[in-house]
Amino acid sequence: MANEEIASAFREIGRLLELKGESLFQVRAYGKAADRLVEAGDLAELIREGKLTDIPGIGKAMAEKIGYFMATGAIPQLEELRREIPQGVIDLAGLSGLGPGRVRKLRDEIGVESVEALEAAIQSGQAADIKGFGPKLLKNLRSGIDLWKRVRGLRLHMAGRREAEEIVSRALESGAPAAAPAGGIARGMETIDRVTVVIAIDEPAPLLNRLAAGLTGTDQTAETLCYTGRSELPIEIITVPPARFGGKLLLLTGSAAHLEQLKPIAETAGVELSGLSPARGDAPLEASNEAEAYQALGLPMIPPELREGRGEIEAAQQGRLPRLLESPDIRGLFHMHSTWSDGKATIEEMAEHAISLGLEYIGLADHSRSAGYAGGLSPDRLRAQSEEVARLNEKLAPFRIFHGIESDILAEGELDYEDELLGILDFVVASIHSRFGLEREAQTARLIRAVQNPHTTILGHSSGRLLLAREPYEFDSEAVWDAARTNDTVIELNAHEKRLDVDWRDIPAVRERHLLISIGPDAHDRRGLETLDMGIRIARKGWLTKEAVLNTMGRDEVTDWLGERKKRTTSA
DNA sequence: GCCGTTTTCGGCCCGACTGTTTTCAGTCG
Repeated sequence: MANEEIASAFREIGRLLELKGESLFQVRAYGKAADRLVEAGDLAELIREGKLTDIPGIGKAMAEKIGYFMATGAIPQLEELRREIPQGVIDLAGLSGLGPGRVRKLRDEIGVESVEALEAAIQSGQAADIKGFGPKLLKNLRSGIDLWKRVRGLRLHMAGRREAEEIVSRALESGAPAAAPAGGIARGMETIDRVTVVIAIDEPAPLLNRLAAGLTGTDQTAETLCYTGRSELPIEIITVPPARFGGKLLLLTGSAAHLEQLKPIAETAGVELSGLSPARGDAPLEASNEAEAYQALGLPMIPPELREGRGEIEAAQQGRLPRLLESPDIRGLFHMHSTWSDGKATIEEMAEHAISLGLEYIGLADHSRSAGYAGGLSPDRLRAQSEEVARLNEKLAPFRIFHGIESDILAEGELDYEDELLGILDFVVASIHSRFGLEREAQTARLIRAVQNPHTTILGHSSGRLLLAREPYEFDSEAVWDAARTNDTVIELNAHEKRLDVDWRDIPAVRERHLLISIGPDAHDRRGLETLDMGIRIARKGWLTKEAVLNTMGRDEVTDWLGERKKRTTSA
């Protein structure tokens, strides 16, 4: 916990120093230190033993800050930087096309210190006077501002989920018989605007008081507690008597469309769905869990991820709800990075962690040579890595590491190594990391060429979207999925928090199991493996069953499958 | 700010793209 907190403080220091214009090497030093801290052991113990500086990237100055934080919970330098650099400036730096250099120009030359001020300065023509701010940049900034306005107040799912889970476990530890997140978190939405937690408890006051202790700006009633969480999301904690827990959760979880469609069905069953709680006549509906609540409406339990009013109610009535993918179905993962490129953990550490999660195999896919910024592997290093993987496979058997690469898709859709070298690998994830701005036709042709390459096993994070920060790139997805299907290329559902992909339910080939999906954690450290959970939620949201997912194959099945593909590649 | 060493400071990861400018600064992955 402390590791995470200090790492995030160091990252923030790095970002703020960059905005101040400090040396990029100093900025990077904080980033590196943060990475190492996440993978480091118990900091309190390291401090006692005076071994903090044994961590690579932690020197005298960093060790001092860590010690100070452990003792007081604060880092003075960070507090100072926060005072110096207003939030508006940090927002500015988040706009696409605005880095530290241009943000400094905006501040120094026309005194712009917020997105709103930038918008006004563009409007008035003032921004166009700055050297280097031409018409195209201004146009890009305008669309960046539009995106910023659209996503204001939204946060990534995981930020809210962590807070929700903490509240749930504190409630359960305090003896509440049940507690669960509701709303967008329960439905597996990629981004959310609030955290809602429902707690079943007869005497809420003591628990609410305990949860409110130490918080500021709380708004508390006899049954509820609201405040702004660490993620800056509004948090709503709502307590109900245990007998009404199911009904309340149902009401607070379904989307507006789902609840609207549910109303007439509830009415037929004699249940009123409006108001604060579902009611039967004058009395609140008795249901201690959601399954009982749906049962009272004459329906089977509908998984929260499906409650979007997109056909799930008819499916439930007709008994055709799919048996959605679940975490225990996942037997292995592809697409992970290691310290050989820009990962934070060694191959062995990643493998050991996967073993501890009960997985049978991982697919190692470090960056390819064109990704110089990420330490992409030269042909020689890729061969050397192959030997390392073989050594580890002997050591860790029967666990298996499949040796792959995340190959950049080059300008015209080519992969990043010669065929001969690709031939020594078990699999290839092909991903776009450059030229996001190509015209739709050119981008489509490029992607089709990549997925049709016989060496390509998986198309990585295919939308190019960065949630809350960047729109996806333009391409004809139908055409690309078709090309992928005919070449047996798997489409990755990237579980990396910031790169969740498209709505898979709309792709018939996936539903008909002609196109496999890979849950790719795109993990750069051990913690990245936990984003697997998010990938599963998004898959469930896309109505995916285990048959449509590559990662539900066992180790031997994957070995055979890759072997078959290899035969086809060499004979082609 | 860290590291390594040539003990006192220089090097630290890069290459392409974009939009601007007219030779390059800034951004991005």
